Amino acid sequence: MAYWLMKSEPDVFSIDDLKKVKNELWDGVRNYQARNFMRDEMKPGDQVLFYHSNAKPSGVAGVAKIKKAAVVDPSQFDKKSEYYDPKSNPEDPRWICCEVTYVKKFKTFVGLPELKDNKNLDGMMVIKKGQRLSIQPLDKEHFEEVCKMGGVNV
DNA sequence: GCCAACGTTGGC
DNA sequence: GCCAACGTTGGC
Repeated sequence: MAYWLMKSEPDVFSIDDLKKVKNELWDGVRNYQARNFMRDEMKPGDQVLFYHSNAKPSGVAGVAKIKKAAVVDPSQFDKKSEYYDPKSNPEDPRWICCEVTYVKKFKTFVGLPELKDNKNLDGMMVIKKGQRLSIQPLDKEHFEEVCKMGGVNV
């Protein structure tokens, strides 16, 4: 079992939105590193910290899990989509995504400053300066520590 | 709104 | 293949 942190701007799609719809296709990711994680390393059942980025405040809002991994991203072939990629070949799709399922919203929102203050989270990717990757691998210990901070037992 | 960090593009 | 220019992310 692997652990991930996935970023979403809450103005666009928040943990509450995920709770409402239960499952969501994580399409529109146009970064090769993030794609490779979804294509090669994610497995159904993997656990996810749902991170609110570009938010007031930014931080971890809850827990989700992977429902399906390595799904061909349909938006790359949709001419009306803002994620349309004319250079992607349907015979060999360039962009791969995954589907996530709602698990739990944190009792206590865990803001970025609190993540940075917690010595047990040293080395966690999201607290490093300039870390823009929207899908990040996570240590089990870090996942569990953040859940504890959020008041949730997983 | 600013700007640092970093990914991508394209000229050469 | 290098690297400058440009675009985007995301914290503040």
